[in-house]
Amino acid sequence: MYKVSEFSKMTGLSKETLRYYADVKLLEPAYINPKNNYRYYDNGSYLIAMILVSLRKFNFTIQEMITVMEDESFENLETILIQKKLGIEKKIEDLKNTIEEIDQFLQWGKEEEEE
Amino acid sequence: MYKVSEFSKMTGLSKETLRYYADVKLLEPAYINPKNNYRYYDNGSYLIAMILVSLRKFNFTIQEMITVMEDESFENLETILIQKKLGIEKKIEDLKNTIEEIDQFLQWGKEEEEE
DNA sequence: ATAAACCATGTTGTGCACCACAGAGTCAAC
DNA sequence: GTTGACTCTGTGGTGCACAACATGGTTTAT
Repeated sequence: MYKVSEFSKMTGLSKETLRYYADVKLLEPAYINPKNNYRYYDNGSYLIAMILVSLRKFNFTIQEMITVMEDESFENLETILIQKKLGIEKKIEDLKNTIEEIDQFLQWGKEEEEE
Repeated sequence: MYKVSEFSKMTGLSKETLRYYADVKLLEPAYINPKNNYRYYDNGSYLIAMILVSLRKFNFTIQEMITVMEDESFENLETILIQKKLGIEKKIEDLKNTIEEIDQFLQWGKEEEEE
């Protein structure tokens, strides 16, 4: 059983983030001492935290992470990750289009100069 | 000289956006009637608005747009746009890396199943 | 002259994912 | 047993780019 500070160092999640994740029921402490409300995390928490850290890297929103976590068997995780990939690929396409548009804008600027 | 509503329709920028742009000195009205504070825009405003609409499409922040506008000759516009392109290209690279990481995560999941 | 449509200012709210603080209680080490 | 490090709760703030009011004055068309 780890207290927040220790668990924070283990996971790389700040204490505030841990509190926030507990608030939104994304990662609740394994045990809360009713006498002082100290929050304790265990190795199970650690595994979940590791997954959350990954999902965060993958640009998951909190809501999406909650959706993943609601399904304890992680049955849908693969599907969701594939969906996420598609979303990212679309974003890449959008950015490429933006680059296209910038190029056109630059081109237009050059033509103006020539006239 | 156009009043906000008309100018809003011409440019596609909402009235609130126009007010906001005036507040942050990004696009100030060509004339303000001191009697009633009505804001009037002219054809010069329109040209600037068109550029702003483009920059917005290019994911420029307000601050960046202000930087562009501070330089009335638009001398640095090309440089800034090229910089912006580089930034977008970096973002694309980041997203591609994210996809890579998701793939690895998925792969790791499959290996776990096999064991 | 009256009603509809327009304009102004000022303030608050939005969404996201936390961060930062204040004030107070608690624990650990020496 | 005292000091320093830790913990809690609650509240407010952050950044971005507006949107959404409320309230009240003005203009335009009939």
